[in-house]
Amino acid sequence: MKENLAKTYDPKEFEDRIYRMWEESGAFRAERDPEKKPFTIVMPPPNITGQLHMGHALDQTLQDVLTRYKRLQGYSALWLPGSDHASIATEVKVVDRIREEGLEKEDLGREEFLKRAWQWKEEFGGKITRQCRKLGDSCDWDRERFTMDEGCNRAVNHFFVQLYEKGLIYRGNRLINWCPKCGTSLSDAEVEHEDKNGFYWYFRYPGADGGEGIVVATSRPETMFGDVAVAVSPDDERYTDMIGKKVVLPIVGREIPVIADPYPDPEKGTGAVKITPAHDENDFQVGQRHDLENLCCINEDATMNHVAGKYEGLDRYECRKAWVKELEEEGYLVKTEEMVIPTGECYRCHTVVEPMLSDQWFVKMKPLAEPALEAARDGRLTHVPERFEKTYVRWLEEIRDWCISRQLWWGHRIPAYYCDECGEITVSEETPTKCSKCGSEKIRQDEDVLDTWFSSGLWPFSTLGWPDETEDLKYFYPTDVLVTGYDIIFFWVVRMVFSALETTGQVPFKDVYVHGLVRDEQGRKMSKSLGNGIDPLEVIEQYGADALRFMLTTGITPGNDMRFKKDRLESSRNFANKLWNASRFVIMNLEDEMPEKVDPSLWKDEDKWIISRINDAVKYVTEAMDKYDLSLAGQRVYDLIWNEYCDWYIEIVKERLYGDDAQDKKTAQYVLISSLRQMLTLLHPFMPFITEEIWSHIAEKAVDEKDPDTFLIRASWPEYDEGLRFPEEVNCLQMAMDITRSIRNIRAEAEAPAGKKLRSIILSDEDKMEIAKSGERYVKTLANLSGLQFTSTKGDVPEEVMSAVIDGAEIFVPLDDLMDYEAELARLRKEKKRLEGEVRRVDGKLSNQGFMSKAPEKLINEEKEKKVMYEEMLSKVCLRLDQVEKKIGG
RNA sequence: GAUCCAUUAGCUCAGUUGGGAGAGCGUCUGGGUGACAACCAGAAGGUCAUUGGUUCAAGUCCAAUAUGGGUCACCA
Repeated sequence: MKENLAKTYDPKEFEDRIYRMWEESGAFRAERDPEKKPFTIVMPPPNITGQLHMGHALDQTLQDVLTRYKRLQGYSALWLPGSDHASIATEVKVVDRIREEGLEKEDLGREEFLKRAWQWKEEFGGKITRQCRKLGDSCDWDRERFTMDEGCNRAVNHFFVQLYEKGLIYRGNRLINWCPKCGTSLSDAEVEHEDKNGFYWYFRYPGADGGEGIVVATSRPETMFGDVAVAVSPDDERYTDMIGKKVVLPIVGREIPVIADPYPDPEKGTGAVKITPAHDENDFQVGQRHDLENLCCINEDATMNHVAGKYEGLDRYECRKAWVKELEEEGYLVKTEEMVIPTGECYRCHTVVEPMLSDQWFVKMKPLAEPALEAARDGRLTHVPERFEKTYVRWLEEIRDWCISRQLWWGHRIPAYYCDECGEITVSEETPTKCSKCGSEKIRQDEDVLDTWFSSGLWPFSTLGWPDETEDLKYFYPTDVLVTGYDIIFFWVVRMVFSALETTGQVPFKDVYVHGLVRDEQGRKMSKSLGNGIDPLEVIEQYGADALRFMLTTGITPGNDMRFKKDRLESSRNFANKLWNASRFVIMNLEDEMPEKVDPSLWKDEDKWIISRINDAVKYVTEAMDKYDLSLAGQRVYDLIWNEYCDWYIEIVKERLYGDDAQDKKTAQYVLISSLRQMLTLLHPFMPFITEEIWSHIAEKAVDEKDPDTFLIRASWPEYDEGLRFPEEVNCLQMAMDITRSIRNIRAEAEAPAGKKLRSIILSDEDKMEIAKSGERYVKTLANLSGLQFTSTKGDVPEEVMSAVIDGAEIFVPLDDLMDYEAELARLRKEKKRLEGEVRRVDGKLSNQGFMSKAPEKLINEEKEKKVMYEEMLSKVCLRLDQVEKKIGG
C-alpha cells in the first residue's frame, strides 16, 4: 500500500522540509535554455534595515505565484532576489548604534564608519531574505544581489559617467530640500507635504524715506533676516508708487528695494511678498530674475547663523518665537492670523525640511522623461490596473531636475574628482590618479554619495550584469513584470524606466503590476508607531505559509488596499485542510501500485463530468492568470476542489471504490488521482507547500529528492482540451445534483433525520426522462434513499407527499407520518412566488419590441426556452398547491 | 486647487468584452454518515450610495451629487 499522508494537516511538519528539498535540488535555478522562453521578475529589493512585514509578504507572494505559474507553463522562470543598501535609513541606524557607545560618526571617520555599516549589513542584511524562504519564495538564490555589490557599483559609476558625458548630470548651486536632522539634501520625491496649523504674521516694513512703507505677511518670520527685497505685482495699483523705493527691514535696519515681479498675487495676503531667495523656491526664482543676493540666515542644523545677529545659534523655531515677540514689542506686528500652512517633511525622519541654497549634483530630467512617457503612450509599458498609468504620466510630465547627491557616507560615492590646483572636475569610472586637465596629482573625490534610488533605478539590468553584455542580460532581459505597491511608483518605477531606456534602449519590464497596502482589521495602515503590524512569521507559525499566501492573493483586486482578516486566514487554512483530507482519502483507496491510465471508453458519466469540469477550470484559470486576475483564478480552484471534487465527485465515486467490479474500481481510482494531480498543479502557485507534499505521495513518476524534474514545482500546467467536453454527461450529473438537492431540501424542511432512508418518486417529462433516469444511482446514494421510482404518469404519485419542482421534473417524497403539510404549503407558496417573478421577468423581455428586434437571436431563443420552462414549473407548483390546500381544508 | 479610489448580504470583500446578484465569516435548523467537526446537509439575509443619461437591456458605460479615503501641488 502506498504510504499515506499524516492523519492531520500540520504545515509545520513539512513546509521547511519541502523548501529545503527545492532549494538544495536546484529547483529554483533558472537556466538559459534556448529551447524555452524566458520569464523574468526582479524582486523589489527590501531594505537591509527592515524586517519582513505584511507588505513584503503580499508583494512577494504575488511574484511567487506568477513565477511558479510560468515555470509550470514551461518557461525558464527567473525570479531574481536581492536587497537594497538604503542609504539614509541604514546610516541613521548605524549612527544610532555607535551613539550607544557615546560616539558620533565624525569621531570614527569615514573609513571606520563604513566598516561598521558593512558589519551591520552582514549582521542584519540577510534577515529578510532568510525570512522569504518561510513564505516559499521560489527565487534563484544563486543570483542574489545587493545594490552595493561590486557589479552594481560598476553599473552605478558607468551610468553616472554616461549621463555626465551627455550633459545630463550637472553640478549646480541651487535651492534644494535640506533635512536638518539627517544632515543631507533630499530629492523632491523624498519630501512629504503636510498641512499644519500655523499663523500668518503681518509686519510693517517702514519706508526708507520715512513713509508708511509696506505690510507683508509671512508664516516664517525667522527668514526675515535673509530678506533682500519686497516684491509686488506690477499691476497692483496700491503699490505702483512704491516700486523702486526702499523699505527698511524692521529692527535689523537694513534697507531693501521694492521690486515689481509677476510672482505676487494681488489677491493674496497684502499683495506684497518679502523675498528670501536663500530659503524659498519661489523667492529664489524672483531673486534670479532681479539679480538679487542669496542671503542665507539658517545653518545646516536649523539654527540661525550670524546674519540673524543676536539670534545666532538659536534653533529656527526658538528664534521665530523670540523674534515675533520683539517685533511686536517694537510695534511692527500689524496682525496675526491663524492659517493652515503647507509644510514639507523628510520622508525618513519627518523633520520639517529647510529649503537651502547648496552645491549639489543634479540629473537633467526633461530629456530622460520624454522616452519614458513615450513608452507608456505606445504600449511598450502597461500598468495593471490601467489607471496607474495616469499617476506615472502626470509625475513625469511635471518632473523637475533630480538632486542626486546626499551628504552621507553610506552609499555609492560620487565618481567625481576635484583638482586642488586648477579646480577641474574629473568624472570617471576608474579612480583617476591625476587631474584630467592639468595633470596634478592633488585630486580628491567628491565627499557625497548618491541617492539610493539612483542605484535602485538600475536594478532590473544591473542585476543581470549590465553594463556588460552578459549571457544573462541577453536571455532574461527585458524582464516581464514588475510587482510593487503604488506607494513607490514615483520613487522607483519611473526611475527604472527612464534609466533603462537611457542605458539599454529597452523598457525594463513590459508590465507593472501594482498592488495596494495591507491594512489591519480596522482598516488602519500597519505601522511601527501604532504597533498594529502583524508579523508574517507568526502567522506562518500558526496557520502555515500556504494559508497566508492564499489569503493574501485571493479576495483582492489589483491596486486596492486589503484588510488583514483573521477570518479569511482561517478559511484559507481550512481549505488546505480540506485538500489534505481529500488527498488522504484518495491515497487510502489506492492499491499497492499507482493506478494505470485507463481507456476513456471505461469512463463513467461522473468521470466525464469531473474531467469536463476540470477542463473548463483549466481554461478559466489560465486566462485569469494571464490577465493577472490571480484572485479570480485562486477562487476558481478553491470552488473546483471543494464544491465539485470533494462535495460531489468523491461522494459519488465511493460506491465504486467499495464495490466488487475490479475494473471499474481501477477506473475510479485512476480518475480520482489524475484529477487530483491536475488540481494540485492549478493550485500549486498559490499553495506550493501542501501541493508539493501531496504530490510526493501521488506523483505518477516517483519523486526523487535529488531530481527537481520529478517535483510538482516543475510539472506541466494542464492545457484546455476541446476533446474533454462532455455536455451530455455534464447535463446528466447536473440533473442528478438538482434532484438530490431538492430531496435534501425536503428532508430538512420536514425535519426528517439525515440517517433515515426515504423513498422518492420522480415525475419526469418525456424528453427529460432519459437524462433523469441516467442519474438514478447518484440520486439514490447522495440523497440516502431506500427506493427511487421514475414515472411519466401523474397517477403513480401518491397523495401524501412533499414535492419540489425543477427543470424537467417534479420530485416527490412520501413522508407518511412525518408529513408536515404546513411546511409543505409554505414552501410551495414561496416557490410559486419565485416562479411568478421569473415568468414576469422573461415575459417583460419577450414582449419588449426593442429586445426582440435588437438582442442577439441566441439570447432571444434562450429566453423563450426559459419562458416555457418556468411556465411549466409554475403550473406544476400551482396544481400541487391546490392539492395541499384542499388537504388542509378537508 | 487638481486628480484617483471606494460606496453590493450583519461584517470583510469578489463580480473584466452591458444580458438570470456571489464568496468567506457570522446567524438560524438538522447531523458522530467508512477523508475531513479546521466537517457535512439545509435556510434566512441585498431598490448593488443618490439622481439623471446612453441602451432593447446598467451593479457593470457616461454625467452630476453625497459620504469616506488616497495621491499630487511653488501660494507670501
